[in-house]
Parts: sequence; structure tokens; C-alpha cells
Amino acid sequence: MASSSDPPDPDWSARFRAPLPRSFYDRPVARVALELLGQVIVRRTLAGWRAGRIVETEAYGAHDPASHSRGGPTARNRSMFAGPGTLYVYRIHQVHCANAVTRPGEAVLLRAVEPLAGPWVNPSGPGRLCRDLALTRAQDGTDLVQGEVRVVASPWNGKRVRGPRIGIRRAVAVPWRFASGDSPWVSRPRPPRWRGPRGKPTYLSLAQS
DNA sequence: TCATTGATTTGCT
DNA sequence: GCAAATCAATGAT
Repeated sequence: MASSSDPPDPDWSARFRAPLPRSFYDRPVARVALELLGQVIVRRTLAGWRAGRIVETEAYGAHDPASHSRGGPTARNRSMFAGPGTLYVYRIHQVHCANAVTRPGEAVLLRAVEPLAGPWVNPSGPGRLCRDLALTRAQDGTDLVQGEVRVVASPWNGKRVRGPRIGIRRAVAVPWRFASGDSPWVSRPRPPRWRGPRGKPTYLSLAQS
């Protein structure tokens, strides 16, 4: 039943009420990162709805040297241990970045979406995505299944590519960046075909999953 | 309390 | 391609 505060768009309202189940997130983080490609993130605000298709993600593991969770729970990363389907938002430099938490200490960074509905400026890049979705630390710890930001299923037959993650200093060889093979909204040049490790193995045994 | 760091973005060369 | 902006979280002192 609709209340007077519900935004008028019946389509996004209906989708918003049928989010991906929590079990979707309770799987190995790289698989969730891969399968989030093509799904739709829906944001409800007092002003209305925004929806966009996820076209670029990165996976961060529990014992991943590049992950914020590498040293265990802290004031900043506690959402990474709050259970599958939690939204983890942190601030770096002058921007915010949003993640979908999977298993304890693991999360998927949302790097880019393709606008579908509502007002957008340019959500190509993790900081720009959070700006356009109005995500800050106020949304950190909210629930992607029942909260104000949700991910809903959407049919998508795009091609998927993978490559090394961007902007990190540790575990640079791990090929856990996933992107649409043809979306113009991918934030950086598409990963070339993965050529395998160049230097000494670091996190690779886990990264092969 | 102090110094360092960084899952970015932007602008300039 | 490279460096600056700019600040909160973190770790060392």
C-alpha cells in the first residue's frame, strides 16, 4: 500500500520492493562482484528515484592485502563485518566510495553505473557514483536488501571482462576488477585480456577463484 | 599529539 | 603522463 510520501514512479517503486535476496551476497566475493555486473542499483530519496545499471566492480577479500579489512575491524570498516548485503561507504581524499559487503571482511567496490532513470551527472568512477547517488557516511551500514539503497535484479546479456584492480598499491596483480565489455560508462580503459602474474605471487592463490 | 597514507579526481604539461 | 588538492582514519611516538 502506497503512502503519501512514496514517490510517484510505480516502476521503480515496484522494483525497489523486490531487491536481490541476502543469499546473493553470501557467496565468494569475486563471484558476487562478477554477478553484480548488469544488476540495477536503486536509490530512494525524498526527491524521488534514481536507478542505474552496474557496469564496473572490484572485489576485496578478507585476507586481501589491498582490503580495508586486512587489519580486522576498526571504526572505519566495521560495516565490512556487519553481514552480507550491508552497504559500506568510506571516504578517501575528498570523495566517498560505496561497497556491497559479502561475507565477513569482504566487499565489492562499485566503480561505475550506467544511468537508467532519475537525475545523474556522471556516475563513471567510484567517487562520482557516490556523488550522484548522494551516498556518504550517513548511508554506511545501511541494508542493501531493506534500506534506502537497494540492488534489484535486471535482465542483462552484456559481455564481461576482468583485469587488475585500479588505484591500489598492494596486491596489484590480483585480477579482481570486473567490467562490462561494451558500456561507455566504465571508468577507465577496459582491462585487456588477463596475461597472468608478472612478478612474484602474492594473493594469487585466492584470486584464482 | 603528530606524521603518514590513500579502493580519487581534476587540471596542467 | 604527472602532480596537486585536501582530510579523515590509522599507526607511531
